[in-house]
Amino acid sequence: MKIGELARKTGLTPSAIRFYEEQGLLSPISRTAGGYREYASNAAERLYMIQASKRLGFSLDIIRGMFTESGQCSKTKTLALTEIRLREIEEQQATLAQQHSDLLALRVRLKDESVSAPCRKNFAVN
Amino acid sequence: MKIGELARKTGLTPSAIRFYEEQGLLSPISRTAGGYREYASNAAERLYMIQASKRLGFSLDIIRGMFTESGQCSKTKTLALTEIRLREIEEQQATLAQQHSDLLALRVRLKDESVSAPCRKNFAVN
DNA sequence: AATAAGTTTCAAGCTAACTTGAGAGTCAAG
DNA sequence: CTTGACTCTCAAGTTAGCTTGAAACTTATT
Repeated sequence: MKIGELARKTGLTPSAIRFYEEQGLLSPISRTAGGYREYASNAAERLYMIQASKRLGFSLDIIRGMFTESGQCSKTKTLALTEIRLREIEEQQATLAQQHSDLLALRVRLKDESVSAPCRKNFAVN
Repeated sequence: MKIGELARKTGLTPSAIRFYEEQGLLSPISRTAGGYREYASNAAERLYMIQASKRLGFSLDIIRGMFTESGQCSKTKTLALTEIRLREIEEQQATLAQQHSDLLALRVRLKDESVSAPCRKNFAVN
């Protein structure tokens, strides 16, 4: 399977696939005489897993860390990275919740007609 | 007040202040004979408001939109941008909540000793 | 003056995940 | 053997919010 077909199967572009290769996320199984990349049939599965990981918020650097040196996806490594990602999400959730409540308060102050103070004064939340 | 003093007062660096100027967020009131920026005493307040806005998740581009052409912070514009930011946060919260629950499910599958399936299979969440 | 500290402008670098473009080579079909 | 569709590599561009560095100039103090 050449890169174009793999791209069609996975919904990625050929350049994205080449980029992943450069990042150490997957390699073609060989090259044709003319230098074209040849992919094994399981390459698409690998790309699906990468796409799923991205949807979970993992960066390519982190995704690379899910594989062993032999190129297999490691349950142990993945589990550890999953824990880290869970904590990261919880931090972001806390930040967003704080911003949300501060914005609600700001909105109230801005809407308050009686307050003719300069706009910037309304930001004195923090 | 010169840039160094303003930087000390606000906790920003001189280069950040120059960058904000380039982005149209604040201007020095004048220049000295030698070309040094001179800031009005309320410049610090403007920078505090910018910093507070950033903590609320507003980008510099958006913050610029809070000011009128005359350079005053507009309640109306700010209110409108606040609404938009609130919706944006809610979207991000939904994304994070989804990722969090998918990761919890993934963790369960990875921990399940009985599943000896290849690691990638566990990602078939989506 | 001389010196040190502060300031000026301009260009380039940083991260992330690719995309775009140039110029050239390959492959399959007719 | 020619055309058209693919593919190759390599370099540079994209966004955001600055930082870093170079080379030169200003200001205040001694």
